[in-house]
Amino acid sequence: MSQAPMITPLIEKMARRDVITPIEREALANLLGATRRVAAGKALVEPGDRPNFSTFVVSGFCARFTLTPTGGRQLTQINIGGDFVDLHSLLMRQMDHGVVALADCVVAPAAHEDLRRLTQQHPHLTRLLWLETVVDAAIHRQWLVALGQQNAASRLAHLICELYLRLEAGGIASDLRFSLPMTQVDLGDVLGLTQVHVNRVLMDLRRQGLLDWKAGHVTVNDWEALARLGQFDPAYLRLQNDPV
Amino acid sequence: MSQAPMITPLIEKMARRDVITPIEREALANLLGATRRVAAGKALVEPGDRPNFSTFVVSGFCARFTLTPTGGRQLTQINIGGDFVDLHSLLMRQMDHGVVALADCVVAPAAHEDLRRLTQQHPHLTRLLWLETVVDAAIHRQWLVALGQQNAASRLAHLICELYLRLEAGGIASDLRFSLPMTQVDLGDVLGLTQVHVNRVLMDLRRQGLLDWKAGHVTVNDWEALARLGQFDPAYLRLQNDPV
DNA sequence: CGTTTTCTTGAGGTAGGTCAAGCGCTGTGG
DNA sequence: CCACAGCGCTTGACCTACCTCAAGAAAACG
Repeated sequence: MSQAPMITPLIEKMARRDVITPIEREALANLLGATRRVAAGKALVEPGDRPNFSTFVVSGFCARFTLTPTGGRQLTQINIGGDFVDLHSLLMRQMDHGVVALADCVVAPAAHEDLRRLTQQHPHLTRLLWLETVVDAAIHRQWLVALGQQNAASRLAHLICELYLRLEAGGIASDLRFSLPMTQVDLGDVLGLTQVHVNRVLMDLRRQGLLDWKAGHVTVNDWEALARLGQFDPAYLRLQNDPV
Repeated sequence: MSQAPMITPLIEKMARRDVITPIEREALANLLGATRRVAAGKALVEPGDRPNFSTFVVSGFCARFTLTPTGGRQLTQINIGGDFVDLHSLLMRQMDHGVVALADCVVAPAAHEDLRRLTQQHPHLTRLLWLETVVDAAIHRQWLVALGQQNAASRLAHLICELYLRLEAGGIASDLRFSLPMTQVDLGDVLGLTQVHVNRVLMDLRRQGLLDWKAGHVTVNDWEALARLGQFDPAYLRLQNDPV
């Protein structure tokens, strides 16, 4: 195998947590079908869909969203390269939310049929995939804490910290800099704020010298202060070694 | 087996979704250890714990919570009889949150060792247990939408609708009435509101005739109106048949 | 280079927070 | 049987974080 298969970021993420055997690597590599490009702004999955495959993000940024009857939109998770956006659809067939590309993405399907066969033949890999969805839930809980208990600045700081660490873990960011192709409207839909207020808070963090954000590119100038403001503790991301 | 084993509510919940064989029922029934009583207000699990078992709720009400450095508390899920409160600790060893009894509870442990063996021997049961954690995540997402997009009255209405349907599905409630042993402070910690504001909103719903709430006992007088106010759509609870 | 999208800033409004006090249970001990 | 302590509920007065509406500036894009 001369070129790195698309699944590599996932295997690396898993290998940081536990030992993955060559056979398991092979099984994972065989899961993915033909890649597909999705333009920024397009939906990868619509709410209510019943896909017969789960979508894996090879590269790009996308987000899970729910639309409300009153015209609102809540983003419930940001997904980056190496994430499945709807692994849970293997078990919960009908999508309770949609997934939208925030930037141009490359994605690949993993047929539910193949995933189900994998759960029959590879219990350890099954647990590792299960862990992926468990970490999703932990991130959801952390966002609940942010929305329920933190003010706007604190929420924004927390989000930046989380995204940086996840991107760094995926080898997509380093040196406290990363590309973040989201508009302030998107950000508001994550944080439960209006675009106007996101802007004001962002301007404030810039003035305080905590971060720069220009042309979709973020630089964290003072990680300590940002993490303190966001009350950020990375334990919930489960990035350390701990075999399942 | 003359008396119903403690695991019955879980098996019933699963059987509503998929066929559970007698062998699988047996395997589930063998999971649970000796029951334990937990008094209202006591923690079942502390944040940061690394339990070697997952806790199953036989009866009672408990809630997952996160404390913030500023003295706040966010409840991220309500668990009732038939739920595991920390099934995910099988995979994510260190608890990212705690669990507290809201009312007196009876709980039973399922050793991680036994759960792990179950994942080796029963792929279908494994998928059903995985589904339990996936539904937890779907509930988290719904709460994110509530906290991010809905106002106080709407959030409260949504919570009541969700709790009633989950209790009804577990055979613990019927006829739009149920016991809800939570204080208004607890409710505020779920909804991201102060106790004072919870009270005002609650008084309002009572005045509008949508529900009664006396001595920990809730009666929904107008389900349609309450569901409309809460923008409640039960699909995310995944209560219907849909084999995994 | 014109059009559209995104960002920025101001002025004024409101949902929900804070602080404070009184009320009504329920349980407990004299 | 009563006193009273403790907890949870209720209400009022005032405050503030964030929202709404609006308009211009600056990027991004074809």
